[in-house]
Amino acid sequence: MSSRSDIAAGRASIFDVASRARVSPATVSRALRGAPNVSAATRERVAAAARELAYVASPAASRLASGRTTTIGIVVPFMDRWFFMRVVQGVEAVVRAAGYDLLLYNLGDMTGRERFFDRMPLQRKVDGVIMVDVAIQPGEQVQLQELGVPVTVVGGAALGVGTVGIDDAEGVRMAVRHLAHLGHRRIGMLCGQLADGLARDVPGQRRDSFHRAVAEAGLETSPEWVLIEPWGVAGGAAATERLLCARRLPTALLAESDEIAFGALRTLRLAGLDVPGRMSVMGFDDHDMAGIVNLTTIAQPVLEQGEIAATLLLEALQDRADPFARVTLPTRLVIRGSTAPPGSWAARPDDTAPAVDRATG
Amino acid sequence: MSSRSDIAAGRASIFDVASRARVSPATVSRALRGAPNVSAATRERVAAAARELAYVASPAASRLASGRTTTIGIVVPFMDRWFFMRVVQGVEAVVRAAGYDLLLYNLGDMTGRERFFDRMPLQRKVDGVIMVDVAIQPGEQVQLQELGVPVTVVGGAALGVGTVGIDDAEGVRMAVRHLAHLGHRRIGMLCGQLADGLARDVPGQRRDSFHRAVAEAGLETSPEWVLIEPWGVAGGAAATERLLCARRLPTALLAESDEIAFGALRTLRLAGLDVPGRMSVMGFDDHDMAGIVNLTTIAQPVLEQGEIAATLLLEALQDRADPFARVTLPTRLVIRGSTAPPGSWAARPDDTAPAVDRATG
DNA sequence: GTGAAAGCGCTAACAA
DNA sequence: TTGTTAGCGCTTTCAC
Repeated sequence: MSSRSDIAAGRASIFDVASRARVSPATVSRALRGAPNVSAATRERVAAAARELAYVASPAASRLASGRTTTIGIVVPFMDRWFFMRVVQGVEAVVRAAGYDLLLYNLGDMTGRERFFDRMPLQRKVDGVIMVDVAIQPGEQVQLQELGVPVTVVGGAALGVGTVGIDDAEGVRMAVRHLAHLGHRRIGMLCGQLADGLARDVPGQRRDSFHRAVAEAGLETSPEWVLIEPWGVAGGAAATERLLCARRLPTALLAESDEIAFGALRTLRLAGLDVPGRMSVMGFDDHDMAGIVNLTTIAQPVLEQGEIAATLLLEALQDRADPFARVTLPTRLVIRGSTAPPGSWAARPDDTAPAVDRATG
Repeated sequence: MSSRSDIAAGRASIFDVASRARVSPATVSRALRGAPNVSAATRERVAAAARELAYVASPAASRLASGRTTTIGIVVPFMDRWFFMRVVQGVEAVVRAAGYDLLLYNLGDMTGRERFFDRMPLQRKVDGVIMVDVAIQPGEQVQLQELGVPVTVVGGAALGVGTVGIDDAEGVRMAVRHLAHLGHRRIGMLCGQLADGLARDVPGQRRDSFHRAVAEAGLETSPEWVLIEPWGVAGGAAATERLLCARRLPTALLAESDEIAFGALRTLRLAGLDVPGRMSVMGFDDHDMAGIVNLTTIAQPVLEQGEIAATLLLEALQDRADPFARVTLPTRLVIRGSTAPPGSWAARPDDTAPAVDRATG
């Protein structure tokens, strides 16, 4: 039983509610959690008592007693990239609506990743976990299993877990085909370095698929046209700078991600190379900002991937679903202004380029 | 004591560790948590036993017994805006390094906000909470206090809590002065609507400061030059479209945020109005993408605000700091290519605008 | 449909 | 420095 002040502070215990409703604590527990075997009248009395005392069950106590945490964990490799936070957003909404809490864990870099798999900080803290685009290594998989909770992966394959993602290979193929249909025979690819050590599935997939798609389409290839630089805008810019030193230039560029494409666009503008007249550029993802810079891209449903992953996980927690389900979502070509047939370029004096593009920012 | 299989599954209890190390459970608890009053030898024996059994203390049990959760909660109004996720990133890093977990809560909209303050879902689940740019209403403040844990606010004022933010008024003043120094006499402002009902402090502050700064600088004003549309790129575009119907145009535009400025840039390009020749444009925040579109802006340290908020909160938890501390971080002008003296515009035929800007994306 | 009682696995006084 | 002893506040059999 709690003191008056505890009760006033909203720290009433289940005993307080029980005595107020003239039932046992067990009944309070059942009533409040919507368990069966409680008469409507009792349920109502308990609810009223709980309301009056502003009773909230101690999460720690019920977790200890029940073994359930009503919390799910989400693990992301980065927090400063649009894609991941968007997935988290989708997950958060679904998880929250189901009455679960969300524990966010950011790997950040290789050290962080090791620490994570080493100490498994989510241990006994969550009922399930969602991992976003981390290629789970064999050893890590063992650790994950030892968590003893269902795992769902977004954007990557893994054994013994549910999976949701897109067909990256197909997306890349769509991009290459679009460019080929426009008449491009020489297509370059801008990739983000994997050197952060955070093994992930998606980047490699896109890269490999590119080679296959180009071969399928019977296009020219050259090692000079595949550039690898650190991931992101700066990397895209750097890769494009390197590209511009090639013996022969491609007429189109596919970037592994929209952010990389943004960097490419910037470099091309600084260089005075008209997009898409002199160079077509495509991104991948359909980033929030892709519309702003008018980037043609392959869109994937990002929020939905988070929502589905969360739904899958939640269902697995209630034994209502295949915990190893695999969901593949469609990608789609979004045409904007950065692609056109090769050579659709009208000469124009440099100094008429908009000032906003001339500066060095 | 646990069964052999429990132990094998990493579910050893503190008793298992105790008997293996030939000490009492209490000593195990002390040793593992680094409490004082444990001899080095004992500490080592316990550590070894724990390691061998892969023992991890049950969070639920220690929370119940100690009353501490080693978890902090972060509440954001939106998850699809760069600023908020960047703050979360800063918070996550600091909190994680201190051995705490992070519970993420997204308000999303007015309904979500009400639900949050109504049910206080963080109740008894966290040792402290960080709220990002939510203007806490009087009633809500009471609820927050009933949480019984320290609260730190980022980007907004609140009573009885720690605060970290920037001087929005000063930032806006810097922007207006920069434009005035360039010779602009007519400056417009693009604002995001507050109609989402999620009362927040920052937007209003920037708006009010604009009027004051313009007055201070003795510039022209017109109600036509202050546009309010839904927040974001689309809103910025819409606001600019409305602006272009004004009797007389300003020569410069200050957007409440970079995202709004992005929308403005797009509309201006579609309209064929040269930036900065015909119209200077400034943003606020220094969004990741501001460099890409070459936007002059007022930068604020975003990650740092998260880091500082987390540090403050953590210190408050250890009674090592003023829980009502107020930290104000500096803003700074970042010159890029979207501002110039008014009228620094060279006429040019429409059809030479880069194709990427001509399309409708 | 409801109650009694035995934990869940720790931490924290207090003793030794 | 270490051990003993009570809880922490629920949930969950198992009776009734």
